Amino acid sequence: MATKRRSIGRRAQNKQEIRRRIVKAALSLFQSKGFDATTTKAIARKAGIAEGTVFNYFKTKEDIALHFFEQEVDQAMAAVRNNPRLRKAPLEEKLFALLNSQLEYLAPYERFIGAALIHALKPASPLGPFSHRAQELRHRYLGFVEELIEESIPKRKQSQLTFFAPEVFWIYYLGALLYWLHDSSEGKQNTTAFLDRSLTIGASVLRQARR
Amino acid sequence: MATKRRSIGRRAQNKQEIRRRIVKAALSLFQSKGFDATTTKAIARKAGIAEGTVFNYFKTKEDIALHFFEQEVDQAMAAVRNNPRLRKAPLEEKLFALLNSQLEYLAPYERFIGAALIHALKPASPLGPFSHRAQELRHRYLGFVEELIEESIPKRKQSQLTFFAPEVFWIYYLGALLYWLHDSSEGKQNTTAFLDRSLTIGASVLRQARR
DNA sequence: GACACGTCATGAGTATGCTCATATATTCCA
DNA sequence: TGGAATATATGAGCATACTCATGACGTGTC
Repeated sequence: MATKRRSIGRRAQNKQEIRRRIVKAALSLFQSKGFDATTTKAIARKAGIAEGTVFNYFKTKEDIALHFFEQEVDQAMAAVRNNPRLRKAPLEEKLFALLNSQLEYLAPYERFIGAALIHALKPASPLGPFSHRAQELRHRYLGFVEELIEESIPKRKQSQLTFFAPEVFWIYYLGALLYWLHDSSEGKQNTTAFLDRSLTIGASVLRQARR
Repeated sequence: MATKRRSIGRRAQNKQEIRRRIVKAALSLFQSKGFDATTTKAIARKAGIAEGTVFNYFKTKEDIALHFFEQEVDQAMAAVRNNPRLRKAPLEEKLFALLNSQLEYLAPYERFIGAALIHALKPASPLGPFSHRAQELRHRYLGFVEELIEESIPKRKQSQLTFFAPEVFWIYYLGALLYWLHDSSEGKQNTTAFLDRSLTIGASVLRQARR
């Protein structure tokens, strides 16, 4: 009986545990060796499982990285939503807070982001096998940005421009990441300045374009 | 003597010829099968050489694709320079012509661009081995864009904003490519409309920001 | 408790980008 | 012209992301 009770859900428990161990091992290796230099064999070894098992949980090595970015995006959206000071702030401040939150989260992993990010987050091409999950993440992110824009600029005041805005912002986000990755100024202050300046301009264009 | 004369420069001749054959074979395969599905073995076979030889000419498979983009960028810059009608046109028209020229060149190879482009052109990360050549291409391209901006907006009238402009344009270019790749409208007219609209705004921001 | 069923870990195997020691072709020089 | 020196082609071999047939193990039923 006791044995039976203990064994209930053992499989599910184990699955969760293994998944957790893979992610933990992978992130640690990505951070210390970079993405490319981390082999799936090493991930498996560090997680204490067979190499094949990794692929029972993640379709590809990049998929593990994608899981990381899902957490990153979720965390950033929550940070903006849960900050009451931002509730009535202008659009550019909200977006600035969003991006800042993302970059802070990414900072400790800078080393592997350059290699993995763009591959993992780019809009799906018919060639790539990772399209669905990445597309979904992108969709969720863009939906959030759209909400933020609508909060600041009521629908009836929007121009045709606002239709494009989330797409443009997605590209801008990629650009900001690239900028950040190559920013060697102290504390990445150049990036901060760049974000500040460009978001101000962007938001003002959106506002002025209303008709 | 005759033999000797014939053999002079034979090596150099052969080198050029083989290089040409590799590029030709690779492009044809990229176009028909896509980038990922094209193996280096197949490229070598189609070019009539051993697999190892490919790597005597190009450091990596992606490097072959990069060569293609070099041609693409060179061709587009020349197209803008050699068009007398553009000599005195406003900035946005020059940039529009530049991008249009690039997209036209890329059109027949759309299938493999999604897979290869971003990898090949992104700014170097310390991890990537392709940094130097890609960086150089990017540099040349940005220098050209800077020239175009200076032609339209004299140095003394520029704001701090114009300092960022080429970097921003580079990101914008990547974005435009992504947009184009996923544009299923007839004749890619959505992309054309997008370029037109966004460049107009961009140029006007640059002009207004002068101080 | 034992048996049947389904799920999941396993690791040898596969495909492929790339390397490297060797063979071959070309050039140079006497 | 012949032979040394150099450049280049070659393909077997390596590393590694990913697959798949197999067996071990958890789960539900009697």
